[in-house]
Amino acid sequence: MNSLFKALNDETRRQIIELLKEKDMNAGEIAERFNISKPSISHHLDILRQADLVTSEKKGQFVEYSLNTTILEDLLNWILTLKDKS
Amino acid sequence: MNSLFKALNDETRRQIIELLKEKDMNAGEIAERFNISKPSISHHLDILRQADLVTSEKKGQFVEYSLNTTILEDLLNWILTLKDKS
DNA sequence: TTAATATTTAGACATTTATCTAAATAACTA
DNA sequence: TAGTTATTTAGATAAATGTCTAAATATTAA
Repeated sequence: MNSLFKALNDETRRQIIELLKEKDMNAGEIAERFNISKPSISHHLDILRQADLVTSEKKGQFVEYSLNTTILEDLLNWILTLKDKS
Repeated sequence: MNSLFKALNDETRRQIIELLKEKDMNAGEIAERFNISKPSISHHLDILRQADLVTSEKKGQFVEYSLNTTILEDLLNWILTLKDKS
């Protein structure tokens, strides 16, 4: 859970997640949406990948990123048990 | 959401939340459970309070902390919309 | 093969964060 | 009132983080 919370604890990374919610995008397309250098975006994508929140696939010159929501299941359950005040 | 994600992005604070899930506790009782100084725990509690994840009430000499799960509703919904791939 | 494009890696730097000790504040108790 | 206990505030420090530029790597195209 540690890498997941870490990944979510950044506004830029959350926005990347929202973008990928709509459609898969390559690194350059993602970077275009932000006033942040490409290396920085690449670093954010790496942190999202470490948390398994995104997957990446090389397609020729490009690297396409996709959102992986299955990992959010754990978080969802954690929150639900808190709300249960079990 | 920023202060919420920030508050959750720390193992000690998540453990404090789990403790408070069971029952309300004062600052000293919480601090006893960790190998961390009282000022540090006080600081963690402050961050949790800023995120509105806990509330505090002075009871005589003591300050009692309670978990506030209503704030998790937003997080829950955010996660659910991601999973919807809307 | 050479040049252009896409992405990541490396290294530097400023800011934030988690921690500590010492001191301050507040509230009981003798 | 003085002393004790509970908690927070202040200030310091080491480590982590987000950002940048420059360079490296990989792929496509001429």
